[in-house]
Amino acid sequence: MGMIRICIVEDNMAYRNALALFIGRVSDFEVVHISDTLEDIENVVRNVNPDVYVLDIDLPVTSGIRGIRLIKDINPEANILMLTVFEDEEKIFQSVKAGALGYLLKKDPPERIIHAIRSIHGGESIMNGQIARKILNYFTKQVPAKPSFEDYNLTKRETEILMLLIDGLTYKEIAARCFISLDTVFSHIKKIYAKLKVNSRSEIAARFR
Amino acid sequence: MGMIRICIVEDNMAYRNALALFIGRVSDFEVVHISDTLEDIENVVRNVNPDVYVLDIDLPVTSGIRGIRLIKDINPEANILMLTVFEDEEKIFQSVKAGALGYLLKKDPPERIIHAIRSIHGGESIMNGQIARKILNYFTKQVPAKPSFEDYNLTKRETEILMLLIDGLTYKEIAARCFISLDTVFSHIKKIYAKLKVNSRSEIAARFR
DNA sequence: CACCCTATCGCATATTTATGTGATTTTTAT
DNA sequence: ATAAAAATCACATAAATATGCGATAGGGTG
Repeated sequence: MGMIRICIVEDNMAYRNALALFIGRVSDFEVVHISDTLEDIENVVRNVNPDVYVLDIDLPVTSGIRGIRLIKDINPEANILMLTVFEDEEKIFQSVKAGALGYLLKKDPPERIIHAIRSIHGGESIMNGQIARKILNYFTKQVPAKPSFEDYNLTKRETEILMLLIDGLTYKEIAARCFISLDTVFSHIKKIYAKLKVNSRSEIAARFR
Repeated sequence: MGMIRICIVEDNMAYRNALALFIGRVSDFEVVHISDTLEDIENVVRNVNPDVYVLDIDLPVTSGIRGIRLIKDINPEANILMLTVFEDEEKIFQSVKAGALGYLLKKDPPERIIHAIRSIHGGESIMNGQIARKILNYFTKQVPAKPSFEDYNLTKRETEILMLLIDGLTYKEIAARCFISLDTVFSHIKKIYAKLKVNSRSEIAARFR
């Protein structure tokens, strides 16, 4: 009981066997499927349903990245750990997007891989520091730090009205809700727009989501 | 040579001094700036240009998170390590989005802090599994382009216009972008509203975010 | 072919939103 | 206490949005 059931897909035979060997030796780990290709992966997901998948990112025929999608399409909750070589920058990003939850280098020591499997199974993510850095760089580029409203020194009232604005209320409704006149709503919103440097509520919706 | 030049901003005097003390004792580390606030940080970035910044996440006046932006605005390559008392996921997440490359708990032992500084300087990232997971999840959610609208059988054109609507474009801009007349934009939006059962674009923003 | 869906356009009108230029009162901070 | 900031209201105008009632043209399908 409490066994972590693991699926390994890796085309390099030596590495695959080494991996299976030391993973299998961990007392609460169990290798339930091992293969050099992804051809039967759908059956495995459906019938074996492993707890953790360890995929080579660079499989022949069907790449590990497509593998992530194949697996996630059937079981979106699947925990997938990717094994990669550092040079695969673009592939790492694609894996991230596809939904893998951990990234290790093949040269990482066995203990680290074991630790990663356990972490992933426990709802965490593990990545090698260098990969993490790449992902973070990408992340900051993609997600240009959502400017939280705290940085615009809005007053309490302005913040309150901004929230109602975002919630989609009309000015009339905001006025009623806040017990103020429509003109006062105008007044506040003018100031909010000035502070946020926008000129329509759609801009707020677009920029602060 | 090869000295790692470090900037420390931490408001707690005792901790700040302790940090500076043991960081300064590492043979290839050098504390080039130390302060309890971020008020002169811009000058530091410009004139001192440290290799690694160690920021308290919870500074008074200007928070560490805003500090990240201040620094990154001037030097996007800056290596920033955050210090926090407990694992406040939200703040750490915000920090990462702002561009921090790692974080540490104040209770972490000196060796870990030294290791983190060295890792960050060496092009890695340091973060814990939950934060990593959160970031990865954020990524996977962001990427699959707005799947929520698929259930309203919008036509291709309607979907296209809806996206522009959500991106905050005015009708005029949408018309220009799609090479159609303003009236046609009206026409499409009427149909979109009917299908989504809304009566204003703010409702869309509010309901589908 | 007749029918339906999609995309296009026109005209009309009412409402909502955006923006400017004020003024007055209340609260907050020095 | 007094100056500054925040919140309130008024009046005015322009622009954008919401909505109704059309019409036409092309594509695809039974």
